[in-house]
Amino acid sequence: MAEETALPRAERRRRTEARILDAARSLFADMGYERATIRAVAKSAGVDPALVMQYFGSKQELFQRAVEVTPAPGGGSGGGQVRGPDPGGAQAAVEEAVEEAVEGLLETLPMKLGELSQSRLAMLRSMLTHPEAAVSARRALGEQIDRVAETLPGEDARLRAALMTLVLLGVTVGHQLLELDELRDVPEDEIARLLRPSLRALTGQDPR
Amino acid sequence: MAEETALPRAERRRRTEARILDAARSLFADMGYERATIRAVAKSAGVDPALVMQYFGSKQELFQRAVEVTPAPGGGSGGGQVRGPDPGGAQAAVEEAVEEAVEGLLETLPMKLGELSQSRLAMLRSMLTHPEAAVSARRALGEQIDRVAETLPGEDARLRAALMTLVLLGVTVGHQLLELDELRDVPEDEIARLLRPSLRALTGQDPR
DNA sequence: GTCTATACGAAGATAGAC
DNA sequence: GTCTATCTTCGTATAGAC
Repeated sequence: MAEETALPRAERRRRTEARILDAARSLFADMGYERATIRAVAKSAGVDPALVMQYFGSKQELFQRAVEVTPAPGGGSGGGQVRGPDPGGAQAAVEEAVEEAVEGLLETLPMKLGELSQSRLAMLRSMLTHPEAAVSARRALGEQIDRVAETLPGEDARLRAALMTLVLLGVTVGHQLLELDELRDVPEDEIARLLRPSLRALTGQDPR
Repeated sequence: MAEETALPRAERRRRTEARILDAARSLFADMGYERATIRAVAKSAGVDPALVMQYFGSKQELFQRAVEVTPAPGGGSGGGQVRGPDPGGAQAAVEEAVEEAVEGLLETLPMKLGELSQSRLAMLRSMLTHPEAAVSARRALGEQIDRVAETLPGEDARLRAALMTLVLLGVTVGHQLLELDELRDVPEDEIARLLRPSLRALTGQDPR
């Protein structure tokens, strides 16, 4: 009877919201924006459909909230962003930067398998059919392209960076979303191993 | 008043069907299965929605008909399928076969830009969110993987072939479906030129 | 045979009861 | 504050008029 109830209402609300978001992420990732209904999300989260609307206003806002990337959990990859304009411009330095870019890109592979990046899968799943998801996808891909392009020399750095990013996108789509038999049960590092020379070739460095 | 009317009813029907299929292809390619409604298809084709149902039975069947590939128009690429087991097993022969496979794969790029392959775009657009489209996509990708894998040596031929196919898928998705700025107005052969070494690297041939 | 009218179901969103 | 009940819209499919 003290001021300490079993669960503060704010905390209770927070947890319910989290449950709904988890359910939404899962359903959006599994079947895309259109087929994932508010009703199904609510049922999966064990709440009333109207509550979902109450909390998030609309299906679109729920999607946005479910899809926005959660700030990396553990250490954080660091991924691309290595340096600005390289001081000496020595070929070796460029080589090294490019190498880092490739490795950073390859690291995104296992990340995309991780459970917590289900939000990313949700976005990818809907990017071809839901306009808002397409906007998010273009933004996310654009950022990755920017990071990679910074490390590449030459006129067509952005084009090459885009192709490198799309290589990863294609593999991710085939693996995670289409679930092609050929990639079933293939360990991530095996895929990364095969992809590495291919990505290096796209950098334009290391011609032979 | 002879038996020759302006248009034989069969011919008229054929044309109406073709108009509907064209409209359906276009809408499916633009917005995917879910958002492309029967009503919209009918309006675009200038017919009544019920007529669409009359002709095709259901939306799903309409989709199947619209998506099924039309037998190549002009010469036909020939694409992959080059030979069976190579006679001598000489390294040079393998090299040549691999080269052909890469070129055949790259030729699918411009094909995917062509107007008549809008059916392919329709399938790709919906493959992540519509189960039946996913089935079609897996089948189509599987066939391409088969063709490429035949020309590759080694244990992991199918895996490599799958990755090569997915590279093209990623680029196609980014280019045609997401319409990334970075690939806007980039000529096909420029993309092919940059991709070629990358695909070669995936063959496992020509290590250095 | 071709199209109008409509039935049926489901989904998103809202208002009011508890 | 939470949920029941309802409203509106829309898409698929069907039945009946021309």
